[in-house]
Amino acid sequence: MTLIAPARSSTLSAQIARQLEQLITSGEWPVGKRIPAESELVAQLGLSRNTVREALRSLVHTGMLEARVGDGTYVSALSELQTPFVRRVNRARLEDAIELRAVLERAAAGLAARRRDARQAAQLRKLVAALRAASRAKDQAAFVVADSALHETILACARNALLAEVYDHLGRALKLSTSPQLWDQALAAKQIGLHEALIDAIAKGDAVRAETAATSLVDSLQAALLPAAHKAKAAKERRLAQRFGT
Amino acid sequence: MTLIAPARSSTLSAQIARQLEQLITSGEWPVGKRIPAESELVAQLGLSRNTVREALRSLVHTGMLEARVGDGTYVSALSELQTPFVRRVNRARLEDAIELRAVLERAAAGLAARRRDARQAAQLRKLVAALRAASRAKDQAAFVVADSALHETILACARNALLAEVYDHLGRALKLSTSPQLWDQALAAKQIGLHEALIDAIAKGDAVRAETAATSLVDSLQAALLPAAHKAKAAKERRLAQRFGT
DNA sequence: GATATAGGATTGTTGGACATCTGGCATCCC
DNA sequence: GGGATGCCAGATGTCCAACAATCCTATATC
Repeated sequence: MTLIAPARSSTLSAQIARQLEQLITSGEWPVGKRIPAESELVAQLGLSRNTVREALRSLVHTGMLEARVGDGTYVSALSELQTPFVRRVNRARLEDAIELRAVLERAAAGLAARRRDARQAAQLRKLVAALRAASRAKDQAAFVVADSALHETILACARNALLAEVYDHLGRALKLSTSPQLWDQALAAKQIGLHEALIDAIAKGDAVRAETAATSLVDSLQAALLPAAHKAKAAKERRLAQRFGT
Repeated sequence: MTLIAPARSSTLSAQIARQLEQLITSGEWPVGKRIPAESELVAQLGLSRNTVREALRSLVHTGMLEARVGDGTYVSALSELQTPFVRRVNRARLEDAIELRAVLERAAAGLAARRRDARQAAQLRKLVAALRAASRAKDQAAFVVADSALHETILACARNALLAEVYDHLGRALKLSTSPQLWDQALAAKQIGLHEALIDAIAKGDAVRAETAATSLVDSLQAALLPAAHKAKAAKERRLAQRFGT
């Protein structure tokens, strides 16, 4: 790690914040890492503690860092977009968030059908087979793993990094609606067929059919999970309201 | 056993930041307003200047506030999502950003067709008429105004606040690609027909036709403007690189 | 009337001090 | 030996006071 204190074009704390951000986004400071203490950063940069602290507070506020009193400061997110986006989604109507996710899912399916290569198509077929096996074995953990790997691969096939990131953040915010406790054997069995239709369309390059398959897949999931998701969201908000006394 | 919540649930500066954020998002401090000076906030809150400053720096970093030395601090954005999102989009591949926008545009058209009411349909017809009039009169300013009003109304018809906000931020980041200097009389005339087809489909509640119309509208715009947009983005990046000496 | 200048107001930066909390080590007791 | 207890170094949180750099404005000057 090398940090330099450059000449004055913007505020010093903003420049330090940018450098720290780059260390995180570049992966040099991975998520979970405990970063050097304020005193060490002060010594390395030759700045005052308040200036360094203001930079750190900025990243703490955006959610890239997490400071623990008496312990240290840890990297908690790779993207500055993640935390604001998750916060915004949590304030949104649940239907709106789910609908946006469905829109992106459908678009990703269509793009994936147009852009997947042979290797990716083979991997998709392998993953959907794993999904079916997990469902037959009633192995919930394996089912969830295969399902998320499948969707991740579809996003990779779509070759749109921005869309993939937005979808990912959205999924993170909505993960309460697909939490394991809501998993249902009958639902999983039903989804297998829809997944197979989707993957088949993508593999064959049929964008229109891929989009309709993605839509019906999302719809079936939504119909099954929406009531529980609403309950979970309401409970979460009650917890927060209680904690903050509003 | 009774457990009492700890007195300090979060840091003071974080709480102040939350309060300031709420003043902004609630509209009590509108965009452009000069907020009280640090010294006033210190006096009002009864906290030290450093604590208040850390809260302010957090909001400055997220882009909700802008501080000017010797002048004051001003509200510069209503949403904490806007600035990170715009930054992220500016780092993304231009094609990815445009593609995501097209996806949202298409989805909004479909949703609008399903959800518009009679009053909105009438307003859409009025706006598309204004668009045609502006095109005939070769009034560029009026054309741009009517065009943006039209798209704003479509988003309102779609009744998905989250989708609308993401679309809005995306459009803000991409505004270089629809900047007035790229406006072209022939292109505008061609777009009139596509707009009319789109609005007609929405007004009639034909979601499928609305989506295809939106797609062809975006495609035609994209084909016409992509080269210029690439140039504009490259120029912007050169400017930034020069300023920061990287 | 236009320009130059001085002053006040505001944010940026520094250095130091103390408070509060945490994790880990040493100690003590069983 | 193992577990509970107490202590302490180190980390972040908060406060204080001062100076620097910059901008806006009112005043003075020509």
